[in-house]
Amino acid sequence: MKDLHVTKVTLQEVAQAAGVSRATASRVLTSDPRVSPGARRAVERAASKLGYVPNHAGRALATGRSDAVALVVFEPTTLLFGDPFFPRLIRGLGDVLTSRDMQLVLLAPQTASDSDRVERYVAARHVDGALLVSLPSAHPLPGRLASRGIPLVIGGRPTEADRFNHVDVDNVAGAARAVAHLIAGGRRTIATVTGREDVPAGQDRLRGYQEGLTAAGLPADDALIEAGDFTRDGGARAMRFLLVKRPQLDAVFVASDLMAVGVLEALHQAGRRVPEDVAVVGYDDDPMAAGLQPPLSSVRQPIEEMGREMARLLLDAVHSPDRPPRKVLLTTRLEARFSSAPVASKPTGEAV
Amino acid sequence: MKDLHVTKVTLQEVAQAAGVSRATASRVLTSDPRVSPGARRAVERAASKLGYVPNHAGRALATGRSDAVALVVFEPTTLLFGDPFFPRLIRGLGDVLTSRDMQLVLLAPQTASDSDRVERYVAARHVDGALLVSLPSAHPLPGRLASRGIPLVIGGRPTEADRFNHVDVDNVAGAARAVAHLIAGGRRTIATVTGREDVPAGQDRLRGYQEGLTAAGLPADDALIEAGDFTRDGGARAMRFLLVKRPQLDAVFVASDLMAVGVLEALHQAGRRVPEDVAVVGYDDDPMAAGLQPPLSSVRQPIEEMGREMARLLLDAVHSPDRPPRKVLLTTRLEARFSSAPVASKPTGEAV
DNA sequence: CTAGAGTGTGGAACCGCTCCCAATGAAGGA
DNA sequence: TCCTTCATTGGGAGCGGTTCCACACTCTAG
Repeated sequence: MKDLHVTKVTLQEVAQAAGVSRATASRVLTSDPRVSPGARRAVERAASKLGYVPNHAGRALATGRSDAVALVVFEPTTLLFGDPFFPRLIRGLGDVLTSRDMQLVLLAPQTASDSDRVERYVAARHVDGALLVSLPSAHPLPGRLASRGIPLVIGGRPTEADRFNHVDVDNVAGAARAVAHLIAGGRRTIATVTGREDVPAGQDRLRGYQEGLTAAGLPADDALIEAGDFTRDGGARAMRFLLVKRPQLDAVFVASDLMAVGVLEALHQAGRRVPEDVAVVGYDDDPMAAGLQPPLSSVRQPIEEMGREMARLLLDAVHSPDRPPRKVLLTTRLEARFSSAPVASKPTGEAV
Repeated sequence: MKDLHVTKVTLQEVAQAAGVSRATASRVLTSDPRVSPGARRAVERAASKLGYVPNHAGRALATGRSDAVALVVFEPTTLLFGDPFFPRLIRGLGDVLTSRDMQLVLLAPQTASDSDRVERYVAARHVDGALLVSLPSAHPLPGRLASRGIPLVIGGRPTEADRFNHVDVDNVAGAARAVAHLIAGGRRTIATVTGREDVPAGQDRLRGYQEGLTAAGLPADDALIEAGDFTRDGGARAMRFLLVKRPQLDAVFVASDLMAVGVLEALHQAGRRVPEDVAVVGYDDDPMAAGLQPPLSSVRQPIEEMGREMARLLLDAVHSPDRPPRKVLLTTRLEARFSSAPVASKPTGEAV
């Protein structure tokens, strides 16, 4: 119960208590092998007895490193929380970072001045490097930080893709795979509800949709493409438009599960059955997807893996600052559920 | 596009470029008034031309402060995100902290070893103080940190309430108010679904429920009290028990909105109409509450205000470390919706 | 028995910044 | 005109670590 050390303990005091020099004490605490077993034991004992914790600022100043990295999320806080993407990403990051005893500092700039603050924070070497996610396209921050020589990894596809380290999910392949799945299930008139056009992931998923059709020799039809905005209502609205433009459609690929909820609602209201009349595949494999009515097929992204890969890339960049930028592309997996069951059992008029 | 300063700029270089000493340059950058206008301008110009940003470690070492505080959240990451409590809290904290140019570092220890890591992190003076929320009761961390002289503010009611600064919501009054509202609506047999017993907030809400009954002269009845566990399913289960034990109940006060969802389901399955047969009031005023069927009455907590107050308290503690612990109690507001409409318009057998 | 090769160790020089303190010069007062 | 007072300024001592370097030993190998 002795909380004697209300005053900070310094290395000097530990060294003194252990009867060695500051240098030797430091060696023990940084796991330098060049210390005799006796001295080592003495220092360790003294340190634990005094409750010594190395002062961060002192160490950082001496080593030039801070053992922390920033996760910069460009997204309204409300969206940040509530989106299952982030806990998964953070778990992945944590897997790698905690094993190296590095701290993760979460920064969520909301305004332009916040963004400046982030730049100053990172430039001040508060952290050894930065992870940037959901970066608005053409945002100046990566360039600014890079010009200060700060190690950087971007999650998603940056505007100037080869200037920066980045980890992306293969959205093109994921979307193409979803379309192939629909085609395999006997669908022929496949529409899509896209994401916002300014979001790279949305662009890629649209491209994947188109490639999927082309690969199967199906015609492209612009009237089968309708823009959503990654919201539920946007999805519903887009679906209603599609039903007006192409009533005969028999499948929809939706660029996010949240929009897919709206799509399902719109289909239900229009009296179309899912999957009997229209098959639906979403994207993200949101936890709620499996619980929807009907359970929603969805493209699952390896978010944890993305986090791990981002952390690895960043640590590499911190240790070898001159390495050229690298790019990692991760593959998706299709979770097929009832919403995209094959037309099956009603093959050309077979009697029941 | 000269990114000349890939190498860090130091104060020394700024001073040199401005033709003054390091001391004077430092004064300019710390807004010390004792600098001539000329020197000030020269330094400012040099600093911005060189893209100077003060090195954090250097400054922290010299001042003994880091201009950052930690928010320590003891909750599984998955719960952290997804719970609307946190974005609201963080917004409140941000209001106060950014105005003082302080950074918020989010730490979410999941395991005991994480918790140790947090202790080391904070003890290393990485941050000037710590904000602790959803702290398990009797957790050793606050005591440990306090004994190291680290400024602390706890959100919620800590086990040893007067040892620590804390900001709490008046859960007792909030719950009592909800019960009073039910009574005013003509209800007489009021049950409650409580939270987990080891959570102070849950205990307080139960106490408020009891006080509410007592204040109105209604009898206490233990069979009207059933423990939930803050989950939806737990709420449903508790409600089913209550219906068995006291079929004649005409109102339920539920200690969280999430549990209230389960309660509504259970009531629906049992064929009880809400609010005609049973009135329901929840707690937290979750954003979804207004969207439920029927819209759920709920006790709204001033979370943003709690964040602001916590930040203020912590900043005070950082600046005056010897001030005795303070306690702030915030009041709730009842959002009355249809789920607790008065029995009204069916007075004793009036014909339809 | 001695030169040479390791080991451990301590002294001291930083790392980048703040701030105390003494020094300077100009301005004001006697 | 000389002494104070006041506003600026620079020198230099830390802040708490890490790490280079030289030194003192001990232990082979020649």
